Amino acid sequence: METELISQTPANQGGLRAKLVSVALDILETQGIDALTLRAVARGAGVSHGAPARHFENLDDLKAEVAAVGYRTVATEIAAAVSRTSQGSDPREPLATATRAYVNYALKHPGLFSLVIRTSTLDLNNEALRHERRSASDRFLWLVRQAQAEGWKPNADPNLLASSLWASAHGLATLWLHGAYQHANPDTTLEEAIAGILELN
Amino acid sequence: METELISQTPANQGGLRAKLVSVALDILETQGIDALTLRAVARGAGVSHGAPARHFENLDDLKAEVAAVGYRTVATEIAAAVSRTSQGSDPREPLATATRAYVNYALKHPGLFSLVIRTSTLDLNNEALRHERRSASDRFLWLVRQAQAEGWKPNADPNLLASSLWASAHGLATLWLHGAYQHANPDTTLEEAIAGILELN
DNA sequence: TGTACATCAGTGAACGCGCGTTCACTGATGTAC
DNA sequence: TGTACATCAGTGAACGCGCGTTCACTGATGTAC
Repeated sequence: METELISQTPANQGGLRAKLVSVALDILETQGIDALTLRAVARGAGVSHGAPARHFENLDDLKAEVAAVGYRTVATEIAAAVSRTSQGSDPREPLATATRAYVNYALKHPGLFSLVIRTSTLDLNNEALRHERRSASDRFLWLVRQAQAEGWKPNADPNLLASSLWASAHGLATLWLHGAYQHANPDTTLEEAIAGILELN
Repeated sequence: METELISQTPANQGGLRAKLVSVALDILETQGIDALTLRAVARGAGVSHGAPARHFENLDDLKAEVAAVGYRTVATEIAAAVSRTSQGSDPREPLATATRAYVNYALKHPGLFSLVIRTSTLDLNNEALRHERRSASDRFLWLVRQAQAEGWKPNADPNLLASSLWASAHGLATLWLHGAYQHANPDTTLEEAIAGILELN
C-alpha cells in the first residue's frame, strides 16, 4: 500500500516516461526493433495504450530518446574497456580495444544497435540524441589523436582515420549480426574477424 | 488489342511473377523498404491483391527473390567497373575499384541495399539467392587473390582479407546512407571517404 | 485544519487504416476427342 | 474443324489483426483561501 502511495508522489510523476524508455529497451532486447510500437511499450509498462501520448508525441519521439540512451551506453562501455586496458607499447592498442568494445556492444544489443543506426538520420532535433552522438564521436576521435601522438600515422587526418575505423567496425558488426560474415567465412571467429579489420590499419 | 492477346499467350503466363519482382524493385527505389508490401506490389502491377499469392507464398518469399536480383546486379556492376579499369602498377587498384563500385551501388539503390542486407539472414532456402550470394562473394575473393599474387599481402588469409575489405566498404556505405558519416565528418567527400578506408589497407 | 477548486496523468472506448490471408468465383487457354 | 472438358491465373469480397490517434472521462494531487 505504501509503495502505491509512494509511486504517486510528485517525485515519481515523471516516472512513467523513464519506465516507457526502459520497457522500450527491453522490447528491443527481447523482440527486436519491429516489435517496438507505442502500444507494445504501453503494455509492457502496464499502462493503457493512450498513456504514452502524454510523454511522447509519437513513436519517433520515443525512439530518439531510446537512441540517445544507446549512444550513451555504448560510449560508456567503450570508455570502460579502454580504461581497463594496460598501456602497452603499441599506440594502436586502445583503438583496437575500442573497436572490439564497439563490435561486442552491437552484437550484445542488436535491437538497440539497429535502432541507433536507423534513427541517426532523423531527429537531429532531439537535444539529448545530438549531445550523446557528439560525445561518443569525440571520445573516439580523442583515442585516434592519442595514437597519432604516439607515432601512428602522425600525418593523416585524424577525422578521416577515426571515421574509417568506425566504418570498418560498423561494417563488421552489421555483417556479423546478419550472419553474412560467418556465411562467407565459416571458420573465422569473431576475435579473428576483429583482428582482421584492425590488421588492415 | 493484339498486345492484349499476346499478353495472354503461354509464353507470358509466368509474366506476372517477373512483373511483381520488377514492381518490388521500383517500390524499393522510390519509397523504401517499409513500403514494400504484398498489396503495394499488387497495386503497382495493376492486379488484385490476391494475385501475388499465386506466385509467392508470402512477403519473405518475394523479398528473397528480389534480394537475389540485388546480389546479381551489384556483382555485375562491380565486375563491369573492374573490367573497365586499366591494369595499373598497383595490385590494389582493382580492389579499390570494386570497393568504390560497391559503395556507389549501395548509395544509388538504398532500398534494395537495405533489403539485401536484412534478407541475408533468412531464406537461405531460396536457391537463387544462395547462388547469387556465393557468386558475388567468389568474384571478390578472386580479386583479392589476384592482388595477392601480384605482391599485396601475399601471406595473409585471402578469405579474411576479402571479408575485412567487405566489412569496411559495407560500413562506409551504411554510415553514409544514414548520414552518420557526413555528420561526423562534414567536409569529407565520398571519394575521400572511400580513399580513407582503402588507405588503411 | 478544512474546504473548494484547478490541474493533469492515465483510462478505455472508438475510429480509420493498411496489412496478410482465405475462398468461392470467372473466364481465358490448352487439350482430348 | 468443332465441341466438351479440365486447368488455373486472377478477381474481389470478407475476415481478423495490430497499429496510431482522438477524446470525453476519472480521480488523485497540489494549491488557494
